[in-house]
Amino acid sequence: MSAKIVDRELRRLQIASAAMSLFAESGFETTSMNQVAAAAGVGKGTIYEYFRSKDELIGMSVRIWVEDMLEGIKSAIAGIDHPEDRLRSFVEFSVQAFITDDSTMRTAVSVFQTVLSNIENPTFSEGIRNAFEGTWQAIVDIVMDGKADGLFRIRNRKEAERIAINLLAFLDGIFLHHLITGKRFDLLEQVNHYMEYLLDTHMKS
Amino acid sequence: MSAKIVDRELRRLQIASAAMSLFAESGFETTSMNQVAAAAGVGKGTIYEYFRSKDELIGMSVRIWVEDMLEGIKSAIAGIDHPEDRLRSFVEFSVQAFITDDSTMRTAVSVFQTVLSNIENPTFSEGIRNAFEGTWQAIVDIVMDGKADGLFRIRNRKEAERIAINLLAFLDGIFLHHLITGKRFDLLEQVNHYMEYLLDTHMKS
Amino acid sequence: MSAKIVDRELRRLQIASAAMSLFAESGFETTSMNQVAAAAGVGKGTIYEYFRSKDELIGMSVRIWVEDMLEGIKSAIAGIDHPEDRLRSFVEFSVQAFITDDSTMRTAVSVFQTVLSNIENPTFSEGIRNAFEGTWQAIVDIVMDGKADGLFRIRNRKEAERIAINLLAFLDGIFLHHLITGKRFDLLEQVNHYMEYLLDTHMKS
Amino acid sequence: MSAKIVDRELRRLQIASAAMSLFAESGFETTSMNQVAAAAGVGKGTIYEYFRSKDELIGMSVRIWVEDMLEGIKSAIAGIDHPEDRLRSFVEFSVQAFITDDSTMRTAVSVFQTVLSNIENPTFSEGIRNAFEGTWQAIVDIVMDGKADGLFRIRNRKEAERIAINLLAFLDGIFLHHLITGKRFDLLEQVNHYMEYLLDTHMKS
DNA sequence: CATGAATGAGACTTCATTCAT
DNA sequence: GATGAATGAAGTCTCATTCAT
Repeated sequence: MSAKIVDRELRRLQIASAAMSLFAESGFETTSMNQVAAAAGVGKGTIYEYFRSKDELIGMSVRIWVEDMLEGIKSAIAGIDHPEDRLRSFVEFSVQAFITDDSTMRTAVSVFQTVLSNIENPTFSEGIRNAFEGTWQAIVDIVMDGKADGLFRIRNRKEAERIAINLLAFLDGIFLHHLITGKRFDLLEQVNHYMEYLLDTHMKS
Repeated sequence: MSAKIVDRELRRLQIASAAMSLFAESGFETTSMNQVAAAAGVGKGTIYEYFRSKDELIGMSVRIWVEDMLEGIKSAIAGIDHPEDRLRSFVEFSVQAFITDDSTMRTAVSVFQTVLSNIENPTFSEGIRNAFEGTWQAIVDIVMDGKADGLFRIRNRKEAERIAINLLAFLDGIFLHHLITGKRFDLLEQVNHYMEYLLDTHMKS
Repeated sequence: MSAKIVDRELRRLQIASAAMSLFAESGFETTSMNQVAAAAGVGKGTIYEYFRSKDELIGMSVRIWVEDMLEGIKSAIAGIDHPEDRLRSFVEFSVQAFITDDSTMRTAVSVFQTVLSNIENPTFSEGIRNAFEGTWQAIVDIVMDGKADGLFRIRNRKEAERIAINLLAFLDGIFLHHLITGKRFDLLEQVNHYMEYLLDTHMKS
Repeated sequence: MSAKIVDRELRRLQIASAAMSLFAESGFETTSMNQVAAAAGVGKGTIYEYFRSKDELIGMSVRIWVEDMLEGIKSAIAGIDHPEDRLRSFVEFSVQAFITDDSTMRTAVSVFQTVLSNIENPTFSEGIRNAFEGTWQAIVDIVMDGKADGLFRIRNRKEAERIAINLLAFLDGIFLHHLITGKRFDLLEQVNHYMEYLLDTHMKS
C-alpha cells in the first residue's frame, strides 16, 4: 500500500550539506552537479528530486551555512553573563571557527561572490542580509547590556551599532587577509590589538 | 629586450586589460573567451598566441589589476608631506575607489575567491601577496615617518605593522559588508569612526 | 474470463484514457509518465504494473482513441434510415467533432505521425488500419443501401469504395488544412461544396 | 591575415538539409542533435555555430522544405500553356512526389504536427501559411485562366478558390491515408476519380 | 602573425524505468 | 498490488582550445 518513506526535508539537508562542502572548496560555478551527486552518495537525478535546479541547491546550501554560522555564534555566547566576557567569547569563537578550518573563510568568500553576482536575486541576498543584521544585533545587545551595567562608556544605541558594524567588518577583513596572504601574520595578535583599542576606548576606567 | 618583445608584452597587456574589464563585471568563470576576444578587438585564436590558456590570462589580468590598485594608492599619497595627511589621503582614496564603482569590490571578491580556490597555484597567489606586502609597507612607511617626526606615539616598527595590517583588513571588511548588505549603513561614518580610534590612540596629544 | 482479469482490463482502460487526454493536448513525446500518473490518479510505478512500457501505453491509448472515434461515427448514423440522410449525418458529425475541439485534429496528426514513424511496429499501425477499414465500410454500406433503394447511381461496390475512400480523405485533408492555416477559410462552405459534387454526381435525378 | 573562409548561408543550408532528412524519418522531437551532427558530418558544436538552438534549426529546415515544395510545384507547371494540362500536371507532379518517396508525406506530417504544437509560434506557422496561400493561388490562377479562355465553367473567383482549397485538401488527405493504411488502395485510381468529378463538373461540355 | 571555423568534453537537466518497502 | 524514491542514459547547449587558411 505504501512506498519507501523518506523524510524529504532531511534528505534536502543531507544533499545540501554535502554540496556546501564542495562549494566551500571550489566555489559554486566550478562545482558540478556530478561532483555533488558523488559527494552526497546519490545518483545525479536524485538531486533533482529534491531541488528544482542548481541555483535552488546553491540557495539552500547558502541558507543553511549562514544559519549554522549565526546559531553557532549565539550558542557560543549563551550562558555567559558578564558583557565583557560575552564580547570576548564572541570574538574568540569567531577566531576559532576560522582558524580551525580554512574552508570556513573560503565558503564565506564563495557566498559573498555569489551574493554580489546575483545582487538582484533576493534568493541569495536576503538570507545573507538577515544574517548580518542578526549578528550586528547580537553585538549591539551585548554592548547595550554593558552600558546598562555601567561597564561600557558609550553615548547611545547608534554608537553601539557603529561599534558592532566595525567589529564584524574588521573580523571578516582580517580573516580574509590572513588566509589570502598565506597566514603571513599572527592572526591572534592582530585581533587582540583591535580588541585592546575597542575596550580601552569604551571600557570605564 | 628587442622591440618585438616589447610589442609582444604590450599586446599581452592590452588583451589582459580588456579581459579584466569583463572579469570585473561578470566574474572569471562566467566570462567566455569569445567575449574577451570581442572586447579586446582581436580574433579568438589570437588570444592563444599571447596566453597559453584562460587561466594564464586570468593570472595576468589579476596581476595587472592588483598592480594598478597598488600604483593608484601610491600616487594618491605621493606629493603629500605631512604623515597624518598622507594617512587620511590613503583612506579617502580607497573609499573613493570603492564608492565610485561597485565593480571594484566585486572584482576584489572574485580575485580573492580565485586565489583561495587555487591557493597552491603561485600564478594566482604570488601577485596578490606582493601587493598586500606593498600596501602594508606603504602604510608602515607613513607611520614610521610620523614617529620620526614625533607625531605618532608608537613603540616600534612591529607596532606600525600591526596598525597597517589592521587598517587594511578593516577597510576591505567594511567595503565588503557595505556592498553585501545593500549599503545598509553609512560607509563614511564607519570609516571615520575607525580613523578616530586610530588617531586618538596613536597621535601625540 | 475471471473477475480479476476484467478488473485488470478496466484499470488499463482508465489509465489509458487519462493518458490519452494528455497526449491529445501535448503530444506523445512531450507528455511524461509523471504527468500521466498524476492525471490517472495513480502512482508512477502502478502504470508499469499495467503497461510494459510507455510505448505500450501509447499503443493502447491510440487504440482506444481510434475505437471511440469509430464508435462515435457509428452511433451518429445509427437509427437514421434514409441513406442520403445517413451520409449527411456522418459528415455533419465529423465536422462537428473537429469544429468543437481543435485537439481532435491535433491528436489525429500526432497519431498519424506516430504510426508513420513506427510503420513496421504493428502495435501502432494495426488498430489504425482496422479503424480506417471500419469507417470505409460504414460509408460503403450506406452507399450500397442507397443503390439498393434506387437512390444512388453507382455501378458497383468498387465504385462505392472509391467514393468512401475519397470522402474520408477529403474530410481529413480539409480539417487538417483548416487548422493549419489558422482557419483561413470557411470549413462548412468547403465541405458543402464537396458534398454537392458528390450528391449531384451520384444521386438519381 | 585572414582565416578560413566559409559561406555561412551555404553551410546553414547543408546542415538544415541533412537535418531535414532525419526529421522526415523520425520527427523533430525524436531526432537528436547528435544524430543531426553525425548526418551532417560535423561536430555537435558546429551546429550551434550556425543555429542558435534546435528550434531555430527546425524552423529553418521546415522553411527550406516548404519553399522547395512550392518551387517544385511551380516549376512543374511552368511552360505549360493549356489550363487543363496545367491542372493535370500539377496533380501528376504532386502524386509523383509522394509516390516516389514516402518520406515526403512523413515529413509533411511532422511539419504539420510541429505547426499544430506551436500554433502560437509564428516561426513555424507563418511559413506554412504562406506556402498554402501560394499553392492555392497557383491553382486559382490556372482555373481563372481556364475561365478566361472559355474552358472552365465557374461563376467567379470565389468559386475558383473553393475548388483550389478542396483540391489541395483532398490531395493531402488521400496521400496521408494511402501511406497510413499501408497503401491498401490504388492511389492513382482515387486521384483520377476525384479529377473526373472536378473536370466533368466544371469543364465546358 | 592572425583568424574564426570546428570540435568534443562536459555542463545542467529530464525522464522512462526499476525496485525496496 | 501499489507506490514513489532512486537512477543513469540521453538530451540540449556552452565553451576552452586547436588548426587550416
